[in-house]
Amino acid sequence: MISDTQKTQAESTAAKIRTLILNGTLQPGQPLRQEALSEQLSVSRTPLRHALQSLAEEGLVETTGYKGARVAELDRGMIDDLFEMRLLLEPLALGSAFPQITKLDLARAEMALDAADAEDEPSRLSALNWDFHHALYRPSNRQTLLRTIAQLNKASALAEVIASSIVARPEKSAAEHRILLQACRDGDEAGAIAALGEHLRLAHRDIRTRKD
Amino acid sequence: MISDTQKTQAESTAAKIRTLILNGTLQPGQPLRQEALSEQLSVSRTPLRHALQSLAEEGLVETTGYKGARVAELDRGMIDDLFEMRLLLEPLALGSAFPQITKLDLARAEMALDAADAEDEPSRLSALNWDFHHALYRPSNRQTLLRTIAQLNKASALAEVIASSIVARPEKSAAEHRILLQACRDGDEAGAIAALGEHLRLAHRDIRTRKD
DNA sequence: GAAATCATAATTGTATCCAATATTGATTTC
DNA sequence: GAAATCAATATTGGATACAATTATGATTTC
Repeated sequence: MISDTQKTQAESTAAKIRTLILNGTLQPGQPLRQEALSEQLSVSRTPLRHALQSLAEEGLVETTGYKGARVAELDRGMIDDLFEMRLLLEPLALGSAFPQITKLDLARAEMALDAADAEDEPSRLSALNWDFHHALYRPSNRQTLLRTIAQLNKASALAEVIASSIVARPEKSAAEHRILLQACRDGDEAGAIAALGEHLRLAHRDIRTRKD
Repeated sequence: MISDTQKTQAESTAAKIRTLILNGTLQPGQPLRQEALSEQLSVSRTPLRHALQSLAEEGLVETTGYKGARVAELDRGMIDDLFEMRLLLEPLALGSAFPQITKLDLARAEMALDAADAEDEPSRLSALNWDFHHALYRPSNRQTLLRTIAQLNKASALAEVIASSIVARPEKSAAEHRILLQACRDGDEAGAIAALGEHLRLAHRDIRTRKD
């Protein structure tokens, strides 16, 4: 095998469970019984447990010793925290990346946006959303910063999915993304950072509104 | 049992390994063979694997599928990222907490400082260091923010431990902590936040200098 | 009838065994 | 002699069996 990180069953089942959560098949607060899930996903309990641990440290699942795991319930405070942190960290990443963004990066970002326009499965939309942001941050080459930002994005993915059920929210999000992308194309760093901040603030506001 | 989170072997072995890493028994880059470690810590490989996964998502261990885990090597970029993030997030936490900090919180913080003065085992010093910071941030009641800050602190713990071998660094750190604590006592929010920022900047500079 | 107690079942965590992958070292081939 | 090939070993990931813990429900006690 050539790849330097062989994909393991634990990882792929984590991905599957993430999809089930984001698509609403597994609802917030719902208990995740290991035997039932392992049967449903046709894996043993061993990789399943590793998957649950991953999701727990991702924030999508809450687990307590000997009592089991359940889908995380996101409250107002969690959403506020996630978006306030993203609002501090993501502009930093974009700024660091900006001088090194290539046409290829921009192409990748645009590809994600185009795909997102045609997609409506929540989990895939969520992945494409991250692809877009990631394409713009990655040229910063700041791995540790990106790791934290990735975590925050995964954790807020559930909130964003719920938000996407808000009327016209996906369209607004797409428009904000296009503005950000155009600013990057124009070499307008300040404009890009401002657009990113605006995008995060608007998303936060809509999600917060929805949850009262 | 009354406690709502029964401690599991995976967690306690994770703590043990963390100590071994922070105390330098396990050096950065060193491979962590499961069988050897499980034998040394007298647990089976099952909880050991969970512990390694935890440490990996904490950032103290790097793991690659089927190839095994090794103690993380921290490069310059990682340290810069960790401290820049902390410099953005921790003042936010302190500011949110400030109006709600009680005398009890201050007492807890001081207790950690006093204990740290008499301690010289790296892993315990690291824990006390976190206790101090955590005591001041916790009244914010912003769990998600605190979780991320905790992660960043755990990840930079290794760097700080190495830094503590710098001559006079622990004394400087203690002094900076005292200034911060005093500002909190005086109800001087701006001063406290400034002191915290200064503390993080100085720690970052010393660590960076040490690593060239 | 409500609370406490205890046995039973359901569920998670751990140990052990097996399979899949990677690493090593000898052998071959040019 | 160096690179490629392949067998043998070491090491990790996964499946199953067992132990520890928690949840459930009947029984008792007041």
